[in-house]
Amino acid sequence: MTRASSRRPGPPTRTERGIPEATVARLPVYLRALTALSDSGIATASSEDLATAAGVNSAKLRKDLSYLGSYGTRGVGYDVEYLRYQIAREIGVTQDWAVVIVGIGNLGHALANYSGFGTRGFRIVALLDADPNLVGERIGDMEVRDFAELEDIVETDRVSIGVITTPAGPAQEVCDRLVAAGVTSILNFAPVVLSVPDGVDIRKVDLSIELQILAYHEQRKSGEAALPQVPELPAMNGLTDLPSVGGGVGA
Amino acid sequence: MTRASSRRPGPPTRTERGIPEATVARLPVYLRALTALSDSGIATASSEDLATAAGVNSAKLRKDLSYLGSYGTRGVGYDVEYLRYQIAREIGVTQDWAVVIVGIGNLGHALANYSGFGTRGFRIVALLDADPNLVGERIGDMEVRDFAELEDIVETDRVSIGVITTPAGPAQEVCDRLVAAGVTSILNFAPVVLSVPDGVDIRKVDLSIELQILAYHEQRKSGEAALPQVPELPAMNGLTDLPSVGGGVGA
DNA sequence: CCGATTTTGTTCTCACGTTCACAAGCTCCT
DNA sequence: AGGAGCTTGTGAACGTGAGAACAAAATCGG
Repeated sequence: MTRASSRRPGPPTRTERGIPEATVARLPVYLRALTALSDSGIATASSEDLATAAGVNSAKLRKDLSYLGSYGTRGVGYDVEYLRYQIAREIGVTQDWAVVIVGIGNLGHALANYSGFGTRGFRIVALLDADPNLVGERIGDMEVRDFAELEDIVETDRVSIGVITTPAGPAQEVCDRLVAAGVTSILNFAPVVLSVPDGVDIRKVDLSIELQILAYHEQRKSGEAALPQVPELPAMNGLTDLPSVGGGVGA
Repeated sequence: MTRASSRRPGPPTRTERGIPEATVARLPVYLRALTALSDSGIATASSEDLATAAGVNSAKLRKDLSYLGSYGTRGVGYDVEYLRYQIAREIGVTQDWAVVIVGIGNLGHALANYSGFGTRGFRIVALLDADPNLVGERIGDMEVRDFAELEDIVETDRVSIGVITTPAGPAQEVCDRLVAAGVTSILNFAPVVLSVPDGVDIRKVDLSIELQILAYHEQRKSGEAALPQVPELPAMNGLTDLPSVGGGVGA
């Protein structure tokens, strides 16, 4: 990074057709909004319309779309079907991706039943669990299979996406197995930080983190100046004579 | 914003004790890492140790913690229990927040059973659904109650957080009812953009969006230069004579 | 008591993301 | 045909976030 001095400020130096990560994260939202408009029989929409439907600001939406190309018509707007197809293609959901779900507890169950599995583009090819009691159980039109079959399934069905819905304990091990089997994208619901080699993408969904973020803002609303006024345990000099604060976070 | 000229660049002008949003989102991760260390009987940890456990870079971790105060000891590190308490207090999970879950389908079921409900700090006080067939069903030690009881429950139990696990259709209506009843933080699992008045915080968890983001990156990995080479339907002049692209995204 | 060593807290710089504002371009009406 | 009126696409300004680097503070050994 010592060549920084010779760089113009310019746009973020997008490599070839690299789309900024923040934009990628919004494309699915636009896709859904377009589908909804399409279902309502609307054929054309302005950036303002779309932005409202997607819950963002119209300038941002236009800039996001501009990374894909010039798919709008000035003075008119965007053709809903056409733009929908272009975004779907850019994301890659015009083809179907094979997905395995590992860990068929409550959450795995729920995801397995998730009809349509979102906006299509994904196909669950296997539900896996290591618990012999669960293997063989039918969920919808699928049957839970033994986790030991993972490697076969990944190879046979060209699985590239794995969903981890195990408890925290076995999650890293499951993750390693998935990666070794050839899965290169992982969606993790287990409350742990998973480590994966370069080249493997990982995303995390964590209920309790989301709740805690809400709690933080909630506290500031109700509290305002009524916070417990810095119970900082003032006598914090050495580390050895610490009062036993802990253990009782929930007490 | 015309007074911008008189401002030094400086740090983000944090108002009083305002913590940057990006930092707030990481605090729960640190909290979990600290709890894990504590459970392992580790009493002191350096920023490097903590950063590894939390999956972030140590400089970032130190900066994040510095927004809370100076809770470390130079040359030594952080006392695990002490720091854990401070973060828990800052987030607001030293007290318990009452939560209602609306929509007891597969996902609502799964969340209701989610033992411990994450890292504690939250208490599910009601499971609600509008479907009379579900009302009365027992889940764990709770019983599904009628959505009509919402207002009573919110008032009685001082509920400030609502979780929406309904289908997309009724989600906005449920959201409005929650807000009207006095709920000021919402965690939305329904695949729609909900609109809420100012002062209400909303966070969204969306499985299919996460999968689509993974698909985008997956496509660039496997595809590289092998992309279907811009099927841009070149004859895109007028909007009226568009070929019927759509309908068949998944076909 | 003093210097060596360790590790925090903070400053500085660069990269990224968002928003404003406007020229370019399209359609429609006269 | 030509001008009025919209709406896109984008350049520029601003704000936020990340990471490198270092000074300040604490411990430890002699």
